[in-house]
Amino acid sequence: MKTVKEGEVRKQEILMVARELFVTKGYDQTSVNDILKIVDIAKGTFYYYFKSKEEVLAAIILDIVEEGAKRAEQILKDKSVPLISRIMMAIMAQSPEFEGSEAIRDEMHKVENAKLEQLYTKTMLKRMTPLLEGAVAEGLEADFFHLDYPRETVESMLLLGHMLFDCNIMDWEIEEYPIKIKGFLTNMERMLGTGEGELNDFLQMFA
Amino acid sequence: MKTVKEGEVRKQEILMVARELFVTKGYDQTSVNDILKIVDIAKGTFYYYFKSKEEVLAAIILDIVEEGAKRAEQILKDKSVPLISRIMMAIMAQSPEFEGSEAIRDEMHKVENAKLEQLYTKTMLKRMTPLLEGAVAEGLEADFFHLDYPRETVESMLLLGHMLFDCNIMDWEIEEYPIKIKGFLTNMERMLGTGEGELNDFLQMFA
DNA sequence: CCGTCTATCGACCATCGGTCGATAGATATA
DNA sequence: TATATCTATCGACCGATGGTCGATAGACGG
Repeated sequence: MKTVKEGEVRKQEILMVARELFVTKGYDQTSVNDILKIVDIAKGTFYYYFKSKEEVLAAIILDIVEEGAKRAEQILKDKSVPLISRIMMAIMAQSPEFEGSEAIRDEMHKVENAKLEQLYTKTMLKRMTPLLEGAVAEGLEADFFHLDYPRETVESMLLLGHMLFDCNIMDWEIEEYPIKIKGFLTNMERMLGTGEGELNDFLQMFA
Repeated sequence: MKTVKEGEVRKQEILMVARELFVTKGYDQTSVNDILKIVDIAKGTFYYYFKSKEEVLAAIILDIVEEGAKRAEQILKDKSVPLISRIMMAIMAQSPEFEGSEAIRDEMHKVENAKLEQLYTKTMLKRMTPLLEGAVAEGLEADFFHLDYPRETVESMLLLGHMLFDCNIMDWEIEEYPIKIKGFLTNMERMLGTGEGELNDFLQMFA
């Protein structure tokens, strides 16, 4: 009748199931009852671990952002890759679609998931800006980059990288993506004030 | 007992009240009953005109976007202003805060209003991209601008103009805004490939 | 005066997020 | 072993919400 588990285990179960549901059905469209049914617990148990449905959402977002940040850190510290390529890869690694990882977030960007999306953007920017700021500073010192507003530029790059490719705001055809990516990279180069074409080899990956 | 009005009038009443409420309290936090109470109609009447609460939202967004587009058209056709300034003004005119207009949308960007926000962004981009594409083409012909991806650049400029200043995603202090705007304008100049500093006089407005 | 059509009404519904007191079972106490 | 304590679990219950529907009031043409 009563299945008792250690607290942390239950909590993770709930988070796992909720993430899957939020991401496939949308946050609004997922009821707490949906979660309960799959985890197979009673309502009281859910609210024993989380004080609201929204708190679960926030926890999930934090996980997702942290995973992206970890990927970025990994990428940025590999000094064998040209700096500007590392920066671009770090930005794009926030959208695991491009990484070949299971496309967990494919569904995250539907209009009905706006809450998820917006909370994600805000959290991701907070976490990622310092990382990229460091990388840009490195490029400035080495005289690779020439720009006056490093932080603002980093914010813009992150925002664009996310919105342009991570979001159903742009309903592009598949065949449009190469040119969209080219355009994006070109503009990033210009913002950073590096020589045009620096990213050409990096670009091959998407041609 | 029964107050009968012509269909279109009722519809506009509902839209007006709903807009005010969505924008001040948030979409999720505004119940259909809240609207009914103010318009002073029964539930059936509301659902006689709109098939869902969300349909009302979509209609309102469309209005807001159209108003912004009208302002942009007005601005863009004033040939007495330098082209690049017109473009920037058109972008910023999408955020009426900067226009001195009553800040209807100040509240639009809270996290709880994500749905409103996202739908707006998508609709606005669809409507505004062609307008700005025309302006950029004009600058290309006149050899003012130098860029290879006009459409993609326009999309990026609109997205940034909206997200950076129109959105609570960035929780900046008031005193940070001048530098944020400077950074934004600088990057826009670079994307368009115009001479650096072209926007300096335009910039005075925000210093 | 009658029939028709349209706009309006409000009772009703399923579902939702969230609360709470009861309690089963594990653990500590004696 | 018996008892007290604590923690994780249960599910009935709540008010509010978005949405439905059959009834009907009133305008209008004949």
